[in-house]
Amino acid sequence: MDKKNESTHVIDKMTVFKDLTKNQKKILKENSAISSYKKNEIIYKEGDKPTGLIFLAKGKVKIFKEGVGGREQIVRMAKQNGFIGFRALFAKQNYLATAQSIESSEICTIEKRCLFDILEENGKFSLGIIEFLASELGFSNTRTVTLTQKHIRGRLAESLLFLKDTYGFESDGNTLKVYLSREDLANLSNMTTSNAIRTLSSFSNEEVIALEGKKICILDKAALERISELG
Amino acid sequence: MDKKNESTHVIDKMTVFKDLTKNQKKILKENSAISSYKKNEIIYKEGDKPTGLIFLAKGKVKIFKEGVGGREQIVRMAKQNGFIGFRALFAKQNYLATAQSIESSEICTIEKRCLFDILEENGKFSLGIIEFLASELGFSNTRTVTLTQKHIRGRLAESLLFLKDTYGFESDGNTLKVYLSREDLANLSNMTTSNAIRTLSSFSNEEVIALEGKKICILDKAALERISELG
DNA sequence: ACATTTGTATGCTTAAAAACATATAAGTCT
DNA sequence: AGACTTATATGTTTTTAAGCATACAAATGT
Repeated sequence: MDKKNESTHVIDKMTVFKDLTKNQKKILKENSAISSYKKNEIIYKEGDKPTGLIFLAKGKVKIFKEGVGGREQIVRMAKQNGFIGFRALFAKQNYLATAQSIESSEICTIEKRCLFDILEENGKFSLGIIEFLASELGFSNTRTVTLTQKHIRGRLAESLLFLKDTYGFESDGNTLKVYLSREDLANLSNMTTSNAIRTLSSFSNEEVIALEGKKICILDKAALERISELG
Repeated sequence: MDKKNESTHVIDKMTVFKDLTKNQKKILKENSAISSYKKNEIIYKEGDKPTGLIFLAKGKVKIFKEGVGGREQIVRMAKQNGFIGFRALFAKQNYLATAQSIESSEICTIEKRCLFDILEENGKFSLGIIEFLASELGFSNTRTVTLTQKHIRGRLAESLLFLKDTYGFESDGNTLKVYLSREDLANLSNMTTSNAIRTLSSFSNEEVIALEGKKICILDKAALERISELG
């Protein structure tokens, strides 16, 4: 029930909420709660029941599923001002994946019941959610194909480009603004940690990227795109 | 603009449309067109622009994406009374996949504009679509993990169980009510045709299934589930 | 009815990636 | 600071599945 200065509330800044009336926004704000997570904390777990729509006010979060033998597959990466946990909520199911912060994060949870009430009464808002879900589904289908069909180099190159598109660069213009462990990078790209490390090294030797600890600089974007395309 | 006897129209029989008013249903019916496809005909292609929501009144359809080197990956299988082409329509994008009938089929296309109008004015209907899309997204995410992590036998076993869940059995109680080529079965399960044939033979030797041309009988469902689970 | 194409089946070879084994570097914790 | 854990790096072996070749059966066209 956090009710800070209204004009700076996160709900006022988001384009998804643009079709809401003043009153509807007010209701959402009154029924939302803010909480903080340190790096590597679990926000929700596979099997949990959603309590509301979670809005990532600050930080970065990975969403992953446990697969064969506990092997993780990252299915989504959330960034500041993005949603997490919406799928289970809208499908009226329990979570099918786990959300974990990869850096210190702040989330805002909008209470379920009042969100659904507003969805039902505001058609434009619902249509926005429909469009968003359909886009996510397209992304997921495309990803299924690339993760199953591309070879290791192609998958890793694609992941690096994906991270660039999602989080962008630091102010130097070529360092990825996200710091993943080699293991997370592997879990994103459907490969073992060894192969992620090895393939990163290759890219580094080929001067397509530069490595410095967890920092990854993209030196030759065109080359990465070529590698991603060719399987 | 097909307008047959209203009480038997497909829109009256579908549960997704249950929250529509009489008048809304009437509008949809007046703005829908029916067409027929023979086996193996393309209904829409990757890149095409959606003209409406397509409803499969009769038949079976596969939806696939072209991957690396033209290799197909089937991302969905539609059955009688299911929708196809909804994703691109709702995302306001062009199709990301191709839909092709696998037996003679009849489709009913609901004109785009009037569907969106009704979605905007009927909140309950929109919520139904939201729930449907979110479920599909869960299915897609789960499938990504199994297709990338399970081994060939596990993937094929899962596909056979999926086909059983989707299309059910013939009246004998164990013959799958869908007849796919070995190639389609491979494209559904992310493997080469050779490996699909080989693995089907193994299952047949192990008396988990029985084969007779394109007919597949599931003899030991528990065994298939075990194979699907163990990777 | 015949030729031609397409689909199914199986064996063999090769390539890709996982699994395993260490080694070293970097963090974390008293 | 030193012990201990975790992350990164790289070499070697083994497994898995793709690729290729060939044979045969079934469907299709003329």
